Amino acid sequence: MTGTMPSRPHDIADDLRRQITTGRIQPGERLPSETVLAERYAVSTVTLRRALAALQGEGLVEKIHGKGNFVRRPHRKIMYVGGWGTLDPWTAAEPSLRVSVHSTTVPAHGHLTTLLKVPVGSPLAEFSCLSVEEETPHGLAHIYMPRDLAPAGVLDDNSACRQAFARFAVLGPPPATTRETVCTRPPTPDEASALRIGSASPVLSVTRVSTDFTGRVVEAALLTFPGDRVDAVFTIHRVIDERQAQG
Amino acid sequence: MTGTMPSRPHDIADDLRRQITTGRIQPGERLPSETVLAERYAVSTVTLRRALAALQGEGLVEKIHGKGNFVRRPHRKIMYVGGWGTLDPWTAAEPSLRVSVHSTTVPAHGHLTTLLKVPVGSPLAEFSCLSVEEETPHGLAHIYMPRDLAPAGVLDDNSACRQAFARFAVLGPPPATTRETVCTRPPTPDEASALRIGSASPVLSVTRVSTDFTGRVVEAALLTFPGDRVDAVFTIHRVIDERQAQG
DNA sequence: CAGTGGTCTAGACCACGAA
DNA sequence: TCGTGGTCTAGACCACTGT
Repeated sequence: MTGTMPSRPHDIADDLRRQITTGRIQPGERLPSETVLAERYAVSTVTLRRALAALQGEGLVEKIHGKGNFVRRPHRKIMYVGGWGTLDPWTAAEPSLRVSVHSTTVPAHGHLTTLLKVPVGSPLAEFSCLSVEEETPHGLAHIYMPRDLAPAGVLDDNSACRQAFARFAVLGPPPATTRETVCTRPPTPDEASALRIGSASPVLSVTRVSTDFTGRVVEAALLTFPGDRVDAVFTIHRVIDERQAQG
Repeated sequence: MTGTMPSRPHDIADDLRRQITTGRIQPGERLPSETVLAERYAVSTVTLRRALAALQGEGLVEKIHGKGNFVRRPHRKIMYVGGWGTLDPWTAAEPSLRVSVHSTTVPAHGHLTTLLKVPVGSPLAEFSCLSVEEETPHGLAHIYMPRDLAPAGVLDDNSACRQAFARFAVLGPPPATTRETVCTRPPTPDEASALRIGSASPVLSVTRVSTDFTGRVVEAALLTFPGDRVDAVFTIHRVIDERQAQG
C-alpha cells in the first residue's frame, strides 16, 4: 500500500471519481468487480456499493446487473421540445438517437382511464419506447391511445414502420390542445433499471395529453428522462391579430 | 404475530406508509425506535433503515439524529402554470400564498447577459421573490428586465405596489414569445436554505425568457421550486384557420 | 456453469440529544 | 448516563449474464 487509503464511501467515491475524470479509467470501460474493489479499499461490499451508488447518482457510473460497473460517457443535455405533437419529439430533433418500440393492446385501468377519459376496460393501444443514445438509455415513453385511433400497420410487427411512426408520426388530424405536465420525482424501480440510474437520481417526468377539437383525448404519453440528461423547453408564440390586440 | 409480516424494505415501507396515511400514526408523532421496529418486522436495522429512507424520500418521514423518526405533515402539490406572462403565475392561481419581493438594480453579468441579450454592465432591474404557504417556503424567483422597461413605482419601496406587481402585472405589451426551459437539479446551498430542503432533494428549475415583437428580451425569470411541491403545466391550443388546415 | 451485481443479516462501534 | 439514529463489517444467499 504505497498510495492513499480512503476508507469511507465518500473518500472511495472521490478516489474513483478522480480516476474517471482524469481519464485513468476510460469511458465505456468496466470497473473491477465490486468484490475486488472492496478488497482493494479494505472495506465491506456494502460500503463500496455506497461509493458506487454516489457515482451512479452523479451520472459517472452505469451499473448493469450481472455484467459489471461501467464508466459512463459524458453526455450533453438533450432538449425535450414541448408541443410538437409527435410521439417523441426529442427523438425527431436528435437523429443520433435510436428508438425501440414495443406495441400491444391493453385494457384501460386505473390512472389511464382518468387521463384518457375512457371507461375501465376499454381497449387501448400501448407503445413502449426506449430511446438510446450511443448505448446509454436516454428516455422512456409509455404512450396510450384509444385502440380505434391507432394507425393501421403500426400494431403489426413491422419494426421499420414502428420506427418511423415513433419518430415522426402526427396522429391523424393535429390535436386541438396539448397539455404537458412536468414534475420531478424519484424513478420507479423499473425506470431506474431501464434508464440505468440510481433510485435516488430524480427523473424529469412529462405527462402529455392531446385532445382533438371534439374534446376527445387522442393520446396520453408518459415520458421519463434522467434528470441530468434532458431539459424540457416550451415556447408560446402570441399571434398578432385584432381579437388579441383588443382582448 | 397475528397480522401480516412484511420482510423486505419495500413491504415494510408499504406497511408504515399505510399506517401514516390512514392516520394510525399521526403527523408530528414519533415512530418507535429503529431497533424496536427492526425487531417488530424481524429484519436487521440496515433493512429497516432502507424502508425509512424510502419514506423520507417521499416526504412522509423526518429523521432527527438522536431523537427519532417523526411523521411529517404532507403538503399538496401546487401547479406552476406556464405561459401566463405574469411575474409568478403560480401565485396568481394560489391566493393562499404570500410573496415577499425585494427589488434592486444590478449591472448585467455572466449568464444574464446571454439570457437578456444585453451587453455586460447594462443596468437591469432585479426582483427577488420568495413565496410562502403557511410558513413553509414554496418558490423562489429571480426576475430580471432591462432597467428602462421596469414600470415606474415598482422600484420604489411601496410594498403594496410590489405585491400587486408580483402577482398580476403583465409587463407592458404582452410578449410575442415566451420560452420556458425546465430542468431538475440539486439545489444550490442558497436555494436549499431559502426553501428549507435538503441538499439531496432536487428542485424544479424554470427559466422563462419573454421577447417582444421586435425580438428584444423584455424579461428573464429564474424560478426554483422544491421538486416534491410543484408540478409545471404547459398548454398549447391550436387555432383553426385555413393556413393550419392546409399545412 | 462461473462471475457478476443485489439484498439481507447479526453484531459492533460511533455520534447526537436529553435528562 | 442512556437511548437514539448513523456507519461499518463479514458473510450468506439470491438474481442476472454469458459461456
